[in-house]
Amino acid sequence: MSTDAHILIVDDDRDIRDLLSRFLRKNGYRISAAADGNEMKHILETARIDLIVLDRVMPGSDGLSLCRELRATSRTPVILLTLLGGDTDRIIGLEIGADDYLAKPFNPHELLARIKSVLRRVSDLPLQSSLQKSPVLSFGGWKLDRSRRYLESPVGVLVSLTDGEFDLLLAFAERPQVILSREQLLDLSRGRSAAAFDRSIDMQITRLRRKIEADPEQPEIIKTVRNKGYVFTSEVTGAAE
Amino acid sequence: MSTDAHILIVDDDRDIRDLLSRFLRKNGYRISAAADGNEMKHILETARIDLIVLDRVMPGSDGLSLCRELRATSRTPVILLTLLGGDTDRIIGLEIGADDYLAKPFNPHELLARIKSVLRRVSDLPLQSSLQKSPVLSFGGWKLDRSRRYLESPVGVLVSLTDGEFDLLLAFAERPQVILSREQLLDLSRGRSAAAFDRSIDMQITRLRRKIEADPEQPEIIKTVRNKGYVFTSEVTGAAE
DNA sequence: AGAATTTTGTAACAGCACGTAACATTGCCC
DNA sequence: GGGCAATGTTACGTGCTGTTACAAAATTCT
Repeated sequence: MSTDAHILIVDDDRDIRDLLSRFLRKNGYRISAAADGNEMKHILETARIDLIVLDRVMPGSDGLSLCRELRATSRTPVILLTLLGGDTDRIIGLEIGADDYLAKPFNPHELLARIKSVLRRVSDLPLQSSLQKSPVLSFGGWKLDRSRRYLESPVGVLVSLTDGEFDLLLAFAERPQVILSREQLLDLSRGRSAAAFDRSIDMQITRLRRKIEADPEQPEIIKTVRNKGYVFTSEVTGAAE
Repeated sequence: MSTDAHILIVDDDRDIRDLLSRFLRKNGYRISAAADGNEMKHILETARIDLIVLDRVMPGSDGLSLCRELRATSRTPVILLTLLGGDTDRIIGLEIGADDYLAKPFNPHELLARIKSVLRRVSDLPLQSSLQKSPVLSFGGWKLDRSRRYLESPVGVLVSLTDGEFDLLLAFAERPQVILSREQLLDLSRGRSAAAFDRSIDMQITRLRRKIEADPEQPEIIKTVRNKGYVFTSEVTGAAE
């Protein structure tokens, strides 16, 4: 799990450091904190850090420059915290190479979500390697053509999938037997992270099941795993034919 | 890299000119500066400028008119600096044809981000180098003659394209398999940047598809990528025959 | 077991992106 | 100036996606 990752918080404000440290520790992360660029560098030299949460404004060294420096030397992911929520800042942040960006004041849960998302993006999800390059994936008679982006049913009829349905199905078919959370699916199929009460994946699953399951009420291919997400249970081969 | 681009700063305030010059030089750009419209024109005639940072208010010649003039003669991108941050200004700025817009006072880093963004939009577009000089581009039987500006169909009929259609098709054919946003296409084919609710590219695509797609409702050559833009999906060769 | 709570399925609706017809505008030629 | 061709704008239809609300199912609590 991504829990167990080591996060470094860099902020000159002691209260924020403490608050975030406690909050993130409670959520299963190992935490270090630094008050400025020097401390940060010191910690980076002595510990293996998986992600850095960096305040943009700090007396002495500015978060942006630190971030730029970091980017030059390592590829440890960075989430930048900044005061104003202007678009401009976002642009700058991402320009500089931050992996994500959060405007203060923010909800700690939001930070948590971003952290998860960034770590997930970085560490990447298992992908059955034999399926990596084959242009056509087959499962239970179905054929999913990656390059042409269509799905052929067992009896040879082309089933029209919307882009979103196709992307979701592909995310599954590339990772058979792996339980994928809604968050992971959102990330894989839409490239975004979940908002609160986000049910979009549920809906997309429903729609997909209507097209590929013999009985959408008793799904055989994409099964629900309560409290976890969904699994693609068919065996998948990269066979061309 | 876009670093190494040559930027012209036009502002009547010496301090600002110097500040920006130093700052941008430090970030790897070649800089020229002008105090008014005349100096600007002089420099434009003697050097190859990649981007202009233009102050809106200047004694003598107003930045807006200068910008409008510029647009009439060249497609060098312009970032406009203005005092008030009103929406109105933004709209005016972009209508006039500025590529971006920044309200004073601004953070130099912000300007840097905009500059990078504009330059990227304009020049960083991948262009399949082998196609760069060949006078005739071939794809799926079609032949696009760059120098004579005509298109020949697979059966050898000349298809008459308007200038705009030709420019758009060329922008695509030089970058096969690359997803191009409407903004990029506008820039590549018309040399201007998008206004709000700009659908002109959509229309031009529709018109182009009518001329080159077998079935304009099921386009095979120029495909739509939802939320992103369009892609030219045919393979392109620079071969003459 | 039955009640309360959580989680999932899904209908209904809202919003946006895209295609495109029809109209407006622009620039050009006679 | 009037007519024309090219291009841009507006308006509307369509399809896809996400949100909300509620029903159904699974789980936990008593």
